[in-house]
Amino acid sequence: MAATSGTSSSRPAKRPRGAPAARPGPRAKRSAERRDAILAAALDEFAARGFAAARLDDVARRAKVAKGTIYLHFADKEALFEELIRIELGPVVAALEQASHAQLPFRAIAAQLIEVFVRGIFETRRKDVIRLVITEGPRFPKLAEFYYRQIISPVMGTIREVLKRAVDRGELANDALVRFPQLLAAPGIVAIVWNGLFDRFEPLDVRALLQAHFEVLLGHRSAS
Amino acid sequence: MAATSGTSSSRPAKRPRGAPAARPGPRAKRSAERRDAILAAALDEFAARGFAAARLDDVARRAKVAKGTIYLHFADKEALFEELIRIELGPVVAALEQASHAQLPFRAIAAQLIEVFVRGIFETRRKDVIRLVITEGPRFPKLAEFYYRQIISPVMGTIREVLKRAVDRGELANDALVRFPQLLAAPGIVAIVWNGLFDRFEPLDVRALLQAHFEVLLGHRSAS
Amino acid sequence: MAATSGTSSSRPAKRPRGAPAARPGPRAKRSAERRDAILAAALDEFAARGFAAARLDDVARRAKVAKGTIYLHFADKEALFEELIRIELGPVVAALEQASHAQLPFRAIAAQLIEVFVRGIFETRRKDVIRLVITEGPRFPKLAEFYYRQIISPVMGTIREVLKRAVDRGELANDALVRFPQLLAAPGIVAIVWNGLFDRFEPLDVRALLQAHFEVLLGHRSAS
Amino acid sequence: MAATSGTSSSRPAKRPRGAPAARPGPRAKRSAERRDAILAAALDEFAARGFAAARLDDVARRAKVAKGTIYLHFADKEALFEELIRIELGPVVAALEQASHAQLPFRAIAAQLIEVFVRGIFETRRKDVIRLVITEGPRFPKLAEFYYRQIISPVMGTIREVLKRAVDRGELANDALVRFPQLLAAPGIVAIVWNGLFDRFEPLDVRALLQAHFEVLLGHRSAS
DNA sequence: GATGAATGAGGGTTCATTCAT
DNA sequence: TATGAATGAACCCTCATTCAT
Repeated sequence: MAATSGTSSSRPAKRPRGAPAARPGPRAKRSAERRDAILAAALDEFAARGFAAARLDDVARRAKVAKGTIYLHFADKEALFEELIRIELGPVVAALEQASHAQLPFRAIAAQLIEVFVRGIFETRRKDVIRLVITEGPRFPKLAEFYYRQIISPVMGTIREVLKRAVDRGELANDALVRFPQLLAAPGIVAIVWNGLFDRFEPLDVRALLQAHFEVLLGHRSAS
Repeated sequence: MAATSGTSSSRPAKRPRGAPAARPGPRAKRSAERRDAILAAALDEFAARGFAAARLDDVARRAKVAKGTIYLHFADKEALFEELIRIELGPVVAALEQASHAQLPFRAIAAQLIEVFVRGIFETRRKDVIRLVITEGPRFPKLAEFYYRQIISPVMGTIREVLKRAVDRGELANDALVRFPQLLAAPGIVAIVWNGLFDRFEPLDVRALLQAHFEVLLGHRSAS
Repeated sequence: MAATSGTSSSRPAKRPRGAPAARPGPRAKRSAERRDAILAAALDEFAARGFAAARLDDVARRAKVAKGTIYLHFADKEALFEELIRIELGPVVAALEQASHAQLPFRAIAAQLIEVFVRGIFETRRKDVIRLVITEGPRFPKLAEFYYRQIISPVMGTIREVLKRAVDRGELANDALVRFPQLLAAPGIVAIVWNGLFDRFEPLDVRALLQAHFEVLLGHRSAS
Repeated sequence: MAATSGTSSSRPAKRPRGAPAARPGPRAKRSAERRDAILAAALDEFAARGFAAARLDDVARRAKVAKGTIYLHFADKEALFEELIRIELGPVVAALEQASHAQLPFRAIAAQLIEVFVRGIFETRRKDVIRLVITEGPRFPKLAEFYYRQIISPVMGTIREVLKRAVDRGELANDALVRFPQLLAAPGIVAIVWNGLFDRFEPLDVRALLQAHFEVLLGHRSAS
């Protein structure tokens, strides 16, 4: 649940007196736990109601912390929100890159991507984080920028490499995906959007969706 | 912009005396214009700030109308929002269905779908409406339901038919799309999402994206 | 319902052109009917919700008149309210005075007073008018003054006379009532108040209450 | 002014940890003081303008408290109003009952009742509270019910006993009062109503009024 | 550090009043 | 005259943020 430190940045810089950053005393540990609890609670509330409608009161209650405590860790509601996204999304990149780097046939990479997405994102609260980026991003330019530079851009670069290799090897007939790596990710995005809107009417089997997607990409012909 | 009547429903029923609806007097016409101005202004504000953060004060100002006037036409902020979606999205279905019904080779249908999407949605405020559905839908179950039943479900039905025919004719090698018509629409969704988040960093050529998409679907092999 | 003319005063003085006040043409008649309908509707609404919470919209709807029409007859909400009280209460005085003037034994007068109160007030909307004076009077000095001068004061004068005669004749043992005629009326007031507050818990038989009251005043001793 | 705790009920339950209620720390004390200030201010405003027309803004200003503070103590305007009545009226019952229980001759009880009413109600803000019940009660069924069950009903019971004893002892010639204890209280009600409406035109000597009332009840004959 | 009572600006909604038709 | 759509001031209530303890 919510990394303890990470790219932290909004905490009004501290470091008591002497002590060269020693490992956290019990005091600092409690504090970090609180911070994490707040982040976790915030994710729940933001995911459930959206940024504007979420109440810090509820976040505090859910985190079992006083309302004022939130302000000891985050400058304001907006900072809390942005920090939340930052922290939760760091690991995703790593995972995706790893899945892509392997020198495997594209089929195998596809299988790995599916796993990473389904297990590492869709069945996780990271799904909610991504939904929040989609949902609130337009109103948070800084957030969108962070997301683009830290995640979208590098991931797209990596994927492009992978796709290029696949095209070169003849595993992919068309270089459309190299020009538009978004096409590779599109079903994942759609799955998250669908999940938030229509799952009660018509549940979506994400894994099957992604598998179908790769079948198309790989030009499989279906058993007739 | 904004249909004048349409599926209208939230206006407190009128029409007291006899007279079989007559054509709108100048009074009713002004009223309808105001209503439309409010809807247009509301779309702008909701799109710019999101439902929760949008202020009816701003909507009124933008529509050049007093704040109270909004309440002559809509029960409350939420009704205004839902009505907005309803009215703006009605015509989309018609257009999409028409594009799909034609008994044309899949390539031609694809070309038409691209046109309808690019010209009829993406270069229109309907793009914003759809983004609003994506963004606010999770918090508006009624809205999501309306959207699913009135748009998603019928459109998916139609598309499925089209795809089935294409598979039968051998234009599509794989029936994955028949099972998951979402795959056909995914790039459109992604384009709208991307547009709202990352266009300032890396603009996306929607038409090209969709063309690339259909190339992949049709199994084209790129000139090497 | 609601006297047609009476002490009218708030109507922005009119009288078309020539015509020496002739008897009302059909035009003026319609107008007067509307005015009365408004007054009747206003009484209902004011009685049900109180002055502040009553909505002129509802008054108009109940009177089957447009909202603007109210302003053709009354300067504003307050004027409507005050006029209402004035008009409805005029006749009461007359009735009470008549009942008191008769040169009858006090017992008989008492019987008449009971009848006038029960039939002429309590079983009438005049009960609501009086309740309105009690409830809204403190916030309407002008109204209280009118009520005091036009009703309370003269009625108390008359009653005092009656009581004095009764004392002189030995029908009443004590002159307390002459000093405080309020004591004579108190049960009537209490009946109206009780009726508005507690009738659903414990209904009050007004006639019996008033009879009991006069028994006490007349010094009857109850059958043991 | 305004009891500090009492039947309090609208404050969102508190007291998280252990500690058996301890006596209020300075924090809780300030809070309770604020609450009382709000109640006192609210009484003033409600009494002056009526429930509907009173503005919480003014209540806050008068209580020297921020507007939001009101909502820390009361759920909404209505709750504030009802709580106000509840708290102010609790003690009245006790006083009245005590005055009635004593095994004294009716004359003496009457004298006590006069004192309790004049000193304990009429010269107090409780007079305003009772006027508010009379004034707003019809629009607040819950309030009227509370008032009936907690005050009217028990007080009437007690009084009935007292009166019955007086009749049995031959102090009262007529049992009318036993059947209608309202007759005993009527002049008190009338005094409050009169006070709110007509005191500027004709002040009323309450004590004298009540004394006259009891003279009549006791069948005194006035010195001729 | 932690708390949570207090603050007060802000925004949705109502409704008396106006006025063009 | 009558209408009722339009106006906009007013007011209740919420909630992010502060700060004394």
